[in-house]
Amino acid sequence: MLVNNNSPPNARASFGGLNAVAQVPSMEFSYPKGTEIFGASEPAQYLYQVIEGAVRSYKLLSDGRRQIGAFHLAGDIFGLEFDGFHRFSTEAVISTRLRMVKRQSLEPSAHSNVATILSFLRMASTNLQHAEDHLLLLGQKTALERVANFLVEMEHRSAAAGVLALPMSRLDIADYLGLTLETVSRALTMLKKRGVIRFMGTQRDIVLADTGGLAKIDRC
Amino acid sequence: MLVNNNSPPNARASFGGLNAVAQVPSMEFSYPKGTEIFGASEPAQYLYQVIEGAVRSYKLLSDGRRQIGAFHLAGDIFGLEFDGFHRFSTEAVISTRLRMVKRQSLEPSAHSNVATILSFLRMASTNLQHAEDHLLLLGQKTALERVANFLVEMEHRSAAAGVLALPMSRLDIADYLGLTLETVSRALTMLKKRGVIRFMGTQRDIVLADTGGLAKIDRC
DNA sequence: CGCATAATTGATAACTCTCAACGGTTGTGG
DNA sequence: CCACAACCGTTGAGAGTTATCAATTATGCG
Repeated sequence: MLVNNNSPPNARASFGGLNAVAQVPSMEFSYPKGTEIFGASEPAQYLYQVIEGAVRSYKLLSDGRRQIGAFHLAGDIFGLEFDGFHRFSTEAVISTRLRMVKRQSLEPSAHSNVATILSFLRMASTNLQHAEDHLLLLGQKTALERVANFLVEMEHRSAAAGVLALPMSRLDIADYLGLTLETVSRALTMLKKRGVIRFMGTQRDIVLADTGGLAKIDRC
Repeated sequence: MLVNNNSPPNARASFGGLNAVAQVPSMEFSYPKGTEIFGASEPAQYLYQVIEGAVRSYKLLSDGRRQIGAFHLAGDIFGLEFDGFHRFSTEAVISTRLRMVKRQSLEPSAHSNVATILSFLRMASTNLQHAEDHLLLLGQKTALERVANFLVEMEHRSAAAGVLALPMSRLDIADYLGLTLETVSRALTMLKKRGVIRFMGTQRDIVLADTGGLAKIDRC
């Protein structure tokens, strides 16, 4: 659900990551920190790409337990659903700008354009691969391994090598890793004591002092 | 990797679940209990459908910890990979017959036949949905909730309502649910004591005496 | 029928969670 | 500009769920 009502610029622009898609109408939208982008089980009307900021997608149990399935960072595309309904809720982790494409503007071509469907298939496959790796993490890894894996994953996705500027809180990390925020904090402290990471300024800026050591902790 | 060398009948038959796929050459193959069907990171040469039996697909950590991502039962299709390499290893849980279709026999049409790619997309989407639900289970649910969920899931996929004939061991269930086999056993005992399930004959035949109660334990 | 495998049950340990207190940062308003 | 409030993160103590180790009981296969 759209909680924001900036007047969206209606420029025609290509939809970056979806290189197979021809020029389609897209618009930009800004979401303040913490606001909902869409809710689970809502009809999937748009495809989203993060221009700037970060998004969390998550599921809730009836008693409020939350599992974050993924973080979407600059460049990432999310919100594509095969059956037309979202299976996750999504929120802006920090102030975030999104590019949006109406699903309908892709659909017509989707039935004729093989390249477009193939790019959907590629996206689904990428998401599937991430989910499968995360199953292994959640089902088998220790707290320290999970946190180490998280840092490695975030570095992999960050522009700058060796330095992380995490947009999300310890609670977000915890709900992503199936831990509590205290356990995440203790794991980070442990990694700091072992000398594989260092904090810079704020506690969300992390220097990966020993990526080899990190990778070794994150058993594969 | 094919560890079996029955001479495969080379009948032309439609590939059941893939209804959009035209008649393609398929063959049947039998795998004794415990044998490998394919290994992770091998090239994906075939698409598989379970005719009879059960298959587990899993990932391993270097120290042997195993996470089972899915069980494939009669009718299920597995082994489809977008990038051509398997991401899971698979084994026959019990003696299993599979129908196999060469990837190459689908590929040519895949580039021209929209319906075929759409059915691939549908399969990927189904797998993704299952994985996403499993993330929530592994990340947030208690042992009792996981086991209850497992029973509900298995009943949903079984022909007979209310009675389960589980093909897999407690260890398999444990590695699917991110638990130990002892914890699975204790959870089942607990469910039995609460009267929501009963054992019949062997300990793998389970009567769901109170599916409503089960669903209530498996918090959503 | 007997042995190997599978499942249950018990006792104890360990890891992670919960509850709580404290310190630090940020943003806001006087 | 400072003071305060709200939020975030860390740390500690203790509890709890699940894992580990071990023994016993079932089950199934040769």
